[in-house]
Amino acid sequence: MAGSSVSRADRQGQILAAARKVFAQKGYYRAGVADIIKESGIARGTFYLYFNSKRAVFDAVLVDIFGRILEQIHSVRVTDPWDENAVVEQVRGNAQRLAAMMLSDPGSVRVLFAEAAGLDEEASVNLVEFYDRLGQWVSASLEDGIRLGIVRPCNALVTAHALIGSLRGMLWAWSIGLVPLDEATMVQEAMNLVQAGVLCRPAT
Amino acid sequence: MAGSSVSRADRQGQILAAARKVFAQKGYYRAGVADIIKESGIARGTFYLYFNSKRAVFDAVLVDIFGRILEQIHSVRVTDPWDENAVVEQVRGNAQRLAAMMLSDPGSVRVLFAEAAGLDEEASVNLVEFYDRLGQWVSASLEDGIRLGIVRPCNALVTAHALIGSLRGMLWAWSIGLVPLDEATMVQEAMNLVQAGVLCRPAT
Amino acid sequence: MAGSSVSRADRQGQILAAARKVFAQKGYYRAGVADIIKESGIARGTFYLYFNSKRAVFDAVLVDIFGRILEQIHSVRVTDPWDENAVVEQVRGNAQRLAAMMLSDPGSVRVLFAEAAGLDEEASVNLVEFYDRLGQWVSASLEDGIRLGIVRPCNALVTAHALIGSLRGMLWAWSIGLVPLDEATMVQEAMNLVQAGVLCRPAT
Amino acid sequence: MAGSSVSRADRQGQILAAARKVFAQKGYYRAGVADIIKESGIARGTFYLYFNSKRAVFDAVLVDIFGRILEQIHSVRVTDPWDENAVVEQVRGNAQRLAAMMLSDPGSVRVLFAEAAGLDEEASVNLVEFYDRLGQWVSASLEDGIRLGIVRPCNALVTAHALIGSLRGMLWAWSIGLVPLDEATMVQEAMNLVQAGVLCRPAT
DNA sequence: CATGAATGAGCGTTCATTCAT
DNA sequence: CATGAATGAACGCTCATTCAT
Repeated sequence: MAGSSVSRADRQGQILAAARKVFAQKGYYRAGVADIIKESGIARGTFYLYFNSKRAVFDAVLVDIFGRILEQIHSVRVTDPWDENAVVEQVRGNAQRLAAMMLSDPGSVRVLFAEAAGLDEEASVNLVEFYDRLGQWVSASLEDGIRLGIVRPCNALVTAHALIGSLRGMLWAWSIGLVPLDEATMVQEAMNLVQAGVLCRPAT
Repeated sequence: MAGSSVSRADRQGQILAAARKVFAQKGYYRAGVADIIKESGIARGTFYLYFNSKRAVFDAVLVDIFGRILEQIHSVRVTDPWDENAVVEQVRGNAQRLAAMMLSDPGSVRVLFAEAAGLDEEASVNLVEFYDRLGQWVSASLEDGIRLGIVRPCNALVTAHALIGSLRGMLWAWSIGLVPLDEATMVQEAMNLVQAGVLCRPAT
Repeated sequence: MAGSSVSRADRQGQILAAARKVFAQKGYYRAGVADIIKESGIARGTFYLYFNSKRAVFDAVLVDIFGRILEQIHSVRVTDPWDENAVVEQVRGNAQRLAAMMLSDPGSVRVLFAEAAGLDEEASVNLVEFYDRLGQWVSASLEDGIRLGIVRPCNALVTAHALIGSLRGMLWAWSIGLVPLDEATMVQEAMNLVQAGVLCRPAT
Repeated sequence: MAGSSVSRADRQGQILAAARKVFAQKGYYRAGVADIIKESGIARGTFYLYFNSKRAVFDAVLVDIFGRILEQIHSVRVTDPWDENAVVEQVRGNAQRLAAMMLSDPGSVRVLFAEAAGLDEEASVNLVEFYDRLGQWVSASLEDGIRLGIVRPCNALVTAHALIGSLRGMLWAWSIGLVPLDEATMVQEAMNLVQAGVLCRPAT
């Protein structure tokens, strides 16, 4: 009814938030529906009013996280006589938004990097699709850059997954406490890697 | 000893091999003790004679993989007036051995990257420890390099995890079929990233 | 009353009709209140305004079917010097009306023969009562017949249930598709059984 | 092992017996696996060591009952110049064995007549198959009899189900307490029905 | 040492019923 | 009267672990 105190979407959101927290803490398999409903403060049956199954909530959690990530990534626009600084700044902007989002939401990081794996092949389809899309997008961007002479020639798809992996590496290490990390540091080190690799320039 | 037809260590190894195979195929949670004993050809009770629990075998599998990985990584030795080519070649050697091992053992890759996560905090202690050790080692190497002027100044620990992550990114994408990968490509792209990052040299 | 657009009895009837359909299709246990309200086009809560429980509707469905069956069965009236043809014709009339009703309403047959069973003792009280009443009535009729010399002496109650069972047997086999059946055939075979049994008359 | 105190078959039998009792008391749907294991005195998991599912035990119970029933029914052998008494005696033998078995095992009767129905179409396949087989067999016997002039011409299949139904009617009424029944009475009334129907001979 | 039958806590899911609106 | 979101006991089933042989 119009006068119900809690709307359907709100309840869904409430359960989703509880699920995100529980999955982040325990992972998909160790988390039980019991944990989610306890965290939500709802009854067992109510859960199934809003989600068809445990996997359905998990998928919803993943999709939600994916969406928020993809929102942070903007295409890099290049002027005709291209300006290195402008390009670098746009890439830095992507890194900055991603870092800000991730570092402020450790739960999502844990779900995304630690928990989504290990499901049966069919169940992790969402995850694989996400990384496929992301990899394709980064790869296409790299190829544009190569064509324009901004990016050095390379195997774009492999390099794309290496770059994505380097971000994952930093965030994952941070999420399990191996490394302290703040937005500025993450952005700076990522940009350094992108711009210069690790080694010093050879003298010549 | 004392005339037993199969030594204790051999039986352990037999079970370990079966477990590695099973965990690689199904992941920790979807794999059952039933699968492992079927693959081993031993009885249920026998399994518990050699391992205290399902988690114990999994830990042993992880430790085994970790050991084989760490064997591939050699410290970089630097001559006094240091020779860039010598350094790069030693790093390339590490990358090459790692790539060869990983690409020839997709099972270990799956266990390592996809299945080790999602365990309870205490259970994943091995995994965390491994990445911690690996991160520390890479970080220390970077710091040595910085001191010698080989490596550009950076936050060594964060950069270490970024580098490790970039390798994981390539291997993971390969292991789930998002990207074709061979040893030469992986080594080349990894080295390029290390040496030059992604962007072209600025014109100066 | 008082201007309500739909009377209480009508609503009850509407739900009852829906329930009959649903129970016929799915049986008592596999049918859910959800099915009944969907078929009725009413809300969940409304259902409980007209029936106290799922069992209550089922009982009502049974009572309704019982009533329609009992309506078809007329007492056999016997003239003083009794006329065999008249008696047989009246029995045949009962059989005919029953057959016509049953064969035109397979849903009721399913509910009656297949679904009513398996309930707890207390729940099936209606069913037992019905068969008790029916058995008593047939038995009393047989005893009248015996007294008049129309019916051969026998254990009337046992024979009554055997006769009822023979009709149930035909209808049940038909309802699950084991046998094709039309009104004429059913009546004829039932009457033959009543009049002559199965075997040929001995020669003498 | 050879020395286990309880053989696999015995355990199966123990569970089967418990299940038969529970299904007889409560019916398929109201009976729970919990009831069966309580009656068996075994643990939950043990049940699933011997039967794959609740339905599997139920099917096994049905098959067991069917087998014991079919054992009681012998084909009627007819001599060339046929002897009415010999035929009747053989039919009576079948009736007697059936009656003895059924009346000594009320649980089976309840399962068979009251509980087997109401399952989903596919689940009751066993039951339908059984009645189909039984009907076919009786029908074929009737047709043999008709050819030989022993049985009066009739729709054999319909009559077969009517005869089976008459036995079911007596037994069902007995099993729920509507009628007292002993072996002699049941056999006598069944034979009377078969031999002479219900009505007295017309005067002619 | 080796075995495998037995265990039971725990899982994800269903559904008849209630009650605040 | 009518609604439908909320409830929670109960269900069938799994599986890591134990222990008598």
